[in-house]
Amino acid sequence: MQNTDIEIIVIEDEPDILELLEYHLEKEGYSVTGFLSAEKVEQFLEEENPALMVVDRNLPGIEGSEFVAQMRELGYDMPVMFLTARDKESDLIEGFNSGGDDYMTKPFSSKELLLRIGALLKRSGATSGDKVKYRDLILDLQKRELAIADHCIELTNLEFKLLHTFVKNPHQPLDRDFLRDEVWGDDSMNFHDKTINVAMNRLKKKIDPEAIKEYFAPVWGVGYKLL
Amino acid sequence: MQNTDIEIIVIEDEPDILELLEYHLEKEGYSVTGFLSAEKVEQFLEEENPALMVVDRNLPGIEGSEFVAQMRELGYDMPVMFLTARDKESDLIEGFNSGGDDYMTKPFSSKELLLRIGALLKRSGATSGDKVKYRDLILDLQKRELAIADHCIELTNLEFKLLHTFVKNPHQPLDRDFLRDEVWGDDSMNFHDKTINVAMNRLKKKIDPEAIKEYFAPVWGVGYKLL
DNA sequence: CTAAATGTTACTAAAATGATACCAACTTAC
DNA sequence: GTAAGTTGGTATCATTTTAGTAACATTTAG
Repeated sequence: MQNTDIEIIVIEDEPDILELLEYHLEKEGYSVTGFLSAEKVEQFLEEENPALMVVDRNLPGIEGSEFVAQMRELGYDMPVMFLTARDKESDLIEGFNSGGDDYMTKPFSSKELLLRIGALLKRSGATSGDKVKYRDLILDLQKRELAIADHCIELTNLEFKLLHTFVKNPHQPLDRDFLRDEVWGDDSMNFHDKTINVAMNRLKKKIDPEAIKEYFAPVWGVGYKLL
Repeated sequence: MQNTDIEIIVIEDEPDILELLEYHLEKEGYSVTGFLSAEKVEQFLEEENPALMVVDRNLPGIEGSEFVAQMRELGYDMPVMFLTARDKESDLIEGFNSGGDDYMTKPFSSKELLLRIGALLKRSGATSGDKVKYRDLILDLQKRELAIADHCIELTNLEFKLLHTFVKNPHQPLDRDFLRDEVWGDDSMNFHDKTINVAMNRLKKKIDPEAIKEYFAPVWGVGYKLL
């Protein structure tokens, strides 16, 4: 397993179950941080950026779905797996409406939990190693390679990151600020106007030299989008 | 519901269940296409681009998870919800490994199905969060797109902002000062008399070139209103 | 140290927006 | 009702803003 460096938070007030969860998840290679209550989690989130949260509904102090709703309100967007004894339909509705992505009821099958967590991570793009596809583009994130219709294209580091952010958000206009943050990072200052344009042009020329495939479209006054 | 134009495919060999699924999904506003076998689905996918597939495991001809694996191999990446009577752990493993995103066993709660499908769509970005509607106009604030009766119309930034303020305040006369503040911003000086007129005209011409829909009416001495 | 990658700059092209002129429509006063 | 005055409609031109591109400069990696 190469799931190390994938960080998962588990919030569960029963120590036995928490331990069990930690055991199974760590066996799968995830890096797990357990909490017995939601109290310290927010503080933790300010420093770390976990790929997923497993949260119990019955927590001391705050109700699990309420906590998740708060986190969503604050902008945290990682997948959330609810794990709880509450199996009434109204509970389910609350769970999903608060921003949860999946819901399992105790007693749970650990194998199923791992499968579902795997699916959520794959969908949220946290699972590296996998390939990302868009039309005839296949990005191999591990090898940092791009294949277009079975042909390998060499991309530079910057170009790869750039294309990756687009493939992660297809059909959506990505504005220059977003791209700057995502690709160049927050620490980039003195950012020149045309840097993005130039990078985009070099990328476009590499993946579609004849300009016949129409992968990208500029969005005037905003940025670019992958069609 | 504003789930129109979200397309869902259902593959289910029992006609009764298929009909039930179609009923519930359509009631939620999704645009549903049902199949009794996987045969014609691949052909369908070449033309349409559904946001999600619901697939039964026991299909005539091909096993459901095998079919999904094939589709994944071909590069189709939409979320897949398995819906099946098979509840053995090995079935679950097969389902998720083939590229499924969620797995429900029959008999199923339709409410839960809808909740889970909603979560999958949200995560996959198909439910583009903010849409504003007025008559046959649908403004997608995220994509900065305007759709009129399933036709996409290109709008400039100014036109989009302008239309947006009208859709936010329908049936209401918006005076020039208000529009100036809202659309052009406070910093606009040297504001020419006819600037708003010209902008309005360009907008009207774009969204209704034949001038048959009567979206706007001038309010003499005040401004305009969206009827 | 060299070569590739990335950033900067200057220039061109294109798109969006603003200004203006002129005409049409509406309002009001007589 | 009609004419004068005011406001909206519209075509056209001008300006401004933004994107594309090539050439050059700087940084980074090997």
